[in-house]
Amino acid sequence: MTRKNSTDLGLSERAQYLFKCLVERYVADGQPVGSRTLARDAQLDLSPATIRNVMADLEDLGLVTSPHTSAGRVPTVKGYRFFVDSLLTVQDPPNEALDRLLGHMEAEGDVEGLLQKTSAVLSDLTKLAGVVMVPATTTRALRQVEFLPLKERRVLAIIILNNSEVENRIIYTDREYTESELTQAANYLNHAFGGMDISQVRDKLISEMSQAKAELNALMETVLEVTGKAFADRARDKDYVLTGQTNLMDFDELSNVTTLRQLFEAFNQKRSILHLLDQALTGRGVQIFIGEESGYQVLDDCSVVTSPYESDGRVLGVLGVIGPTRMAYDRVIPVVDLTAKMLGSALKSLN
Amino acid sequence: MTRKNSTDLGLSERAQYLFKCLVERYVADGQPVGSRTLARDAQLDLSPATIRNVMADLEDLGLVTSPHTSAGRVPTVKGYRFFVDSLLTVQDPPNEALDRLLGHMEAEGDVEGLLQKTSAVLSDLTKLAGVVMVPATTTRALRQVEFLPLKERRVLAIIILNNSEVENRIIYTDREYTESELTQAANYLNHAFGGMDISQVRDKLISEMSQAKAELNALMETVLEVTGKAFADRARDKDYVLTGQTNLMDFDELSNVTTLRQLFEAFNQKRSILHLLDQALTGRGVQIFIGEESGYQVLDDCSVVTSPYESDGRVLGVLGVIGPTRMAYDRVIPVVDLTAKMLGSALKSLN
DNA sequence: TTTTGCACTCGCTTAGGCCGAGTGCTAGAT
DNA sequence: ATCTAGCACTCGGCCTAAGCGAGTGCAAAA
Repeated sequence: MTRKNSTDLGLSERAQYLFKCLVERYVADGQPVGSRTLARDAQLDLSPATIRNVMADLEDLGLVTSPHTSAGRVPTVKGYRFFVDSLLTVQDPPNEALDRLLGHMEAEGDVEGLLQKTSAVLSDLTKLAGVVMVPATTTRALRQVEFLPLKERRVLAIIILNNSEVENRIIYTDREYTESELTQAANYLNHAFGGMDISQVRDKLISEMSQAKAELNALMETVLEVTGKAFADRARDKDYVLTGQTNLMDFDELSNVTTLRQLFEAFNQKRSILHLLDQALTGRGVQIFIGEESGYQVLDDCSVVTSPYESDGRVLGVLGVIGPTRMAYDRVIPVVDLTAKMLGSALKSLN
Repeated sequence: MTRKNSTDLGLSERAQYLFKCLVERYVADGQPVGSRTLARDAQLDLSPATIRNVMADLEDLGLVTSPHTSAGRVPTVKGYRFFVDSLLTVQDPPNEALDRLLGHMEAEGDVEGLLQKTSAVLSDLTKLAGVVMVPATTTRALRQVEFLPLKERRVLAIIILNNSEVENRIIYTDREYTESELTQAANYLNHAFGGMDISQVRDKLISEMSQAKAELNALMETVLEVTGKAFADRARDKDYVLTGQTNLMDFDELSNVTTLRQLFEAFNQKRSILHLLDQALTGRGVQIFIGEESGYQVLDDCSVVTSPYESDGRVLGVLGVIGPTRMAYDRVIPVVDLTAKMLGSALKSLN
């Protein structure tokens, strides 16, 4: 019998196939897989003893371990890595299901709702936790500004960006402004800066200021102060929508209450998760962080499958799912992939 | 020795006192309380046997039960009810802590942030889950309307209410409107209805329509269609802010994963919780739902302590905490009470 | 009315025993 | 050179029994 070496690890075809069977079996029912079971599963007409030899090799390579002396084998992180990198055959989900979803998603009228829906779709389809990072609106063209005086030296600034994004900010000013002062300020801004990217507005405003220092009047002062504050690039704090956390409670590997608690607290804190998503933002296509690979201890028993989503060739954000390392990668990966594409196109049609 | 009967249940002073000790003890360490323990705790120089007799009486009255034959006693729901209604001596929390909190809360600039903070304060102080229902803005005076045309027959309506509340709605229209059409419509609305309560706007608009049917022109058509949709009283869906859910994971009585999961799913669904909060909305002052009293099965092992909050004598919403029935009511109640008052005053100062 | 004493109940823990699944190794078969 | 069969061994899970400890209820004494 000829032994074909393939890929990096000097593993025979047969060993690879057996390993693949092992992972699939383990993913399916969460029990360590023994030699007899695997012999039956693989349909290769080999005796358990032979399988045992192969499994010993796999163990030497660090792809599997046994939790204790006389249990079956379980894939290690390295094993999962090898599995998803080289062995995986993804199965596309049924088409009708997808169409139905796309329909749902396109029915959403605003971005907020769309993200919510997308996240729900992810967790629904995978029975894991779905996460969608809010799109980083890279272009932020100023469309219109409106100022409204409130009580006690506060001003409500309404800033309309791009097509339909609205931001409201309350500004605390140094003195009381009249309604007409504010209207003038808004008019001036709309004329001078309408259509310009928001990041440029501030710079331009300041340079304009110093240039025309002589004609500096109360109005300009207003404009500068008010808009300076309104446009303060308050680092557009990233955020995400997370759904289906409760799905994670069903997995025994996470059922330990303290593990679970830490995980949920990480979700609330958002910090770590956002960092992780940020990393995924730079890559292309579906990315997978298995167990410790994520670098965050709370996610040690979890895997994260992500994909950036884009519209008009511009990457807007990342979405994905979070679940236990033992997840059905072959089903999850295409779901994440396609959802990202669908979100991209849904976003495009929203603008 | 004279036996003073007090309140409804014919219970001697001593029995009441012992019961109170029992509840406090049980709340403190979650173990069924036995006669010996209680004898030591109560400092009454009574032998455990005497205590046992009293406990037997308490059991007959349905205030306590033993989880099994030879365990100590545990308060029943009825027992907790009696405890909070008749026996409870609430302890005001330390003043400096409160002041610090009020400071924090007043630092919040917008309503959204304030609610978030308030909820955080609640869960922080009680180590339970804090919940704050968003204020029902009862008066909704129309201050200003703005229409912006978007692509594909959509119009962005920006509606400013009261002082600083802004609502954005995307409206799907039957035909394309020009910018000037929309501006005119907005101008008309602002003049005709500015300052009016939003609920009246629609009615007035329709009656105005039929009255002046003759002069019906394109503009009015626009106004009616657009505003009709924008003001559609889409039952202002109530909502709440919930924090510190993870605190609930620490309690053994909820540590059962499926119980926990159901609870968290109820939190996500929001429906049941909102119903419950609605009930609390009508009452005055702190209200307590113990165990099954709430009427929602997921909350069977939980108690909910709520208080409506108000500003200028008008009830705006409810806040409270959710925790296991075994909670330190004496500490929790004043916290909820005071937080409600603080939120009320903070909201007032925000307008 | 309170206390003492006593028998009894029951949950929890520990230890032992057995079963089953699985392993590694060696010797024999192909 | 491979594969298989056989065998001794390991170890977790489950069941059972025993003992302990906390607590009870009751009856009789103080």
